[in-house]
Amino acid sequence: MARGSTRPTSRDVAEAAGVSQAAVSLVLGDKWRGRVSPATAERVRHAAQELGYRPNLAARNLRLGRTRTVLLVVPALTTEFFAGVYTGAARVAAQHGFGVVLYPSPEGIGPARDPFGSAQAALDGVIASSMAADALTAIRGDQLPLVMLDSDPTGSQGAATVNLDITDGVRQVTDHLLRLGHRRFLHLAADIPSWTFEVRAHELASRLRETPGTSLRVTRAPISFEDALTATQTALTTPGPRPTAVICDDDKLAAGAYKAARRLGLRIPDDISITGLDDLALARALDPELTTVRLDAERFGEQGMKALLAVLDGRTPPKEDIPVELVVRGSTAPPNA
Amino acid sequence: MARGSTRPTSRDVAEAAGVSQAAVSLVLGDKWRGRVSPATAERVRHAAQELGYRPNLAARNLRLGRTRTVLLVVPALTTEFFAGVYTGAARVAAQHGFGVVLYPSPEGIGPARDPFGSAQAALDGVIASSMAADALTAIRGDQLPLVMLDSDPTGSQGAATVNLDITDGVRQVTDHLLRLGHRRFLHLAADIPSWTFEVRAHELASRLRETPGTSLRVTRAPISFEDALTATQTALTTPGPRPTAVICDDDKLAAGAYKAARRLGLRIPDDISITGLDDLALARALDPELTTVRLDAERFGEQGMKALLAVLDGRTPPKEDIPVELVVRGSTAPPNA
DNA sequence: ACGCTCAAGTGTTACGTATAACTTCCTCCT
DNA sequence: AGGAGGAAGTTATACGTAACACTTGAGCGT
Repeated sequence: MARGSTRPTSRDVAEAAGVSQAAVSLVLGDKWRGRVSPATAERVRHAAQELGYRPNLAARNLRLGRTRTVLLVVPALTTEFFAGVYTGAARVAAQHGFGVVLYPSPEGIGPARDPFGSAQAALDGVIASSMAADALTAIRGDQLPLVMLDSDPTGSQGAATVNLDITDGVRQVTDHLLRLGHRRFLHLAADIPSWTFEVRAHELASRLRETPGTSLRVTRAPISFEDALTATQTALTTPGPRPTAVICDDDKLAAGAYKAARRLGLRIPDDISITGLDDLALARALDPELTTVRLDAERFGEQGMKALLAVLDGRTPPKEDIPVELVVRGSTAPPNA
Repeated sequence: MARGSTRPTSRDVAEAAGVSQAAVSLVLGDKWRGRVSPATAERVRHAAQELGYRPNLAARNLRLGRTRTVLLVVPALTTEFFAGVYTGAARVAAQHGFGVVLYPSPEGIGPARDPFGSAQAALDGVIASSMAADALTAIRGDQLPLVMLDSDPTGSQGAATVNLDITDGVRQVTDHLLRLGHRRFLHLAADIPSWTFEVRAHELASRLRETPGTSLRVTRAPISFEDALTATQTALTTPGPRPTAVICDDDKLAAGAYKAARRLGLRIPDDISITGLDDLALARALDPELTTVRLDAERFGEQGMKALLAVLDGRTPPKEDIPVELVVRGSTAPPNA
């Protein structure tokens, strides 16, 4: 090694290849056609290979004024859902020469604080999921292009939004249970201030209001087995006719509802039907397997990244909700007389 | 994007405050004591606030030759385990002014490819989990300080390693089942080439070899419910005396084993005991709750980051395995006659 | 033989920051 | 009175890269 300890720079490569630094930049930047002879280009590439040259990203980013890196802000990674979102986003990003940096919001779903202190990388844009207004304004303060996932399209202050068609998912679940004959429902709602959960509550309530002879109880719990268990147990033992179906805001809550039902001696689905939302792997680990709504997390991430790329290009991002699919399994059946 | 007004630089702040750019750098870098008057410092801070100044990370990184950012390479984020590792690592990092960037290896546990193309951020170091040799050498080729998680301490080519005391965990599980009276075991092993799983197989086998009158069957499956189910079903219906206990390499596999047992009409734990390893939330969602080994993911991440900080400081990283804890729940009981 | 074009490069600069080295003014000690 | 020394700054520079503007020489048509 000529330089010894420090990392080789493009100048070192230039010296080794007997050309100027500018030539190295042209060749390695793949903009050399018609500017450098093929033989010289090959010599440069060989020298770079030989020295183990890797461009200094900090210098490149400074020179270009962009990083080709975007931030994906997600709630705490306690389920595989956001892993799928990342996978989809990263795939699309890679096709366009972008990288994706993950920032799991420390406080779970809800307000996120200072994603930039934590991810020191300079960023070209942000994809943010289920975040509250304060984090949104913190990000907007930086003038960064922003795409919001599963957020109120009318309340995002002009930021592009990409949403799953949760409304349709709730409709499908509700219709499925109504068709089976259920009339008395319990909604086990996630106790988290986020638009995506408000949509669930709103759609379910209005759907049942339209259907005569139905009743709806609502209970709230943070997304954890224990909290879901106690909330469900309390709600099911409240005086009055017991609900025959529990509609849960997500699969994890549904797992808690399973335990509550078992503790009360209720059989699933004979005595009580339970539905989830997400279609996590967990849904098939439960016994009986959970009827739920499949969300295409990867496609969600893909659309989010595509929308951000559109914003970065000055184009108008496509605006269409991502379809979801009801998956009927063993946890739902007609109510027994 | 119409980036009409460019972001303010330290020079803009200097102009607004009526000082030189150097003074701004001193004040905002908190190195102004004895170099700038308190009144001027306040004026600079106010101007920065007013303009919404944020330092250009690319420029700072170039100037300083370091980024205070490290990469955490994890397998696909399909369980909350590595979320905990990240949380622990990020907490320690933040205390030292570092940020952590997450890189979920696209191919799951096993060889990872080119973490640097994806995370364009320039990096000061890497914490890598359960990776194969080729990715390791790719990283080492960049001469980056490296800490390996749960990897062979003797085979990491001098990289620091931080490990969970998996050997002790397996020993505790085995002893627990032996004490209950079990003698015929099935090991449901993860079909993934990783040191952490080799350790499990080795310790279990040698432990039982030491104990007369015991027998061990081994079956392998990728970490998914379906694969675990079919593998377990096959193994339990093989001719010969049926095992009375299934020791699984992790909780997810255990969930598959539950389904296999149920499909064969076996009751848990009366007809067959099952154990896991991880203590995921899933363990308490299963019915009956799973006896498993609790791994302290956050502490794991903390130790990993501490080790990396030690390497970056030129110190020798502490070398101690992180203790694990057997959690006995309802899935294990004495074998019935 | 002349100017023209084109291939194949090179010289130079700027991106925004942190800091070493320098300057200027003022106070205080002897 | 005459520096010594400190407070309060400023000036200048380098980090490594990409790209614009320029140079040089050869080929070529007329």
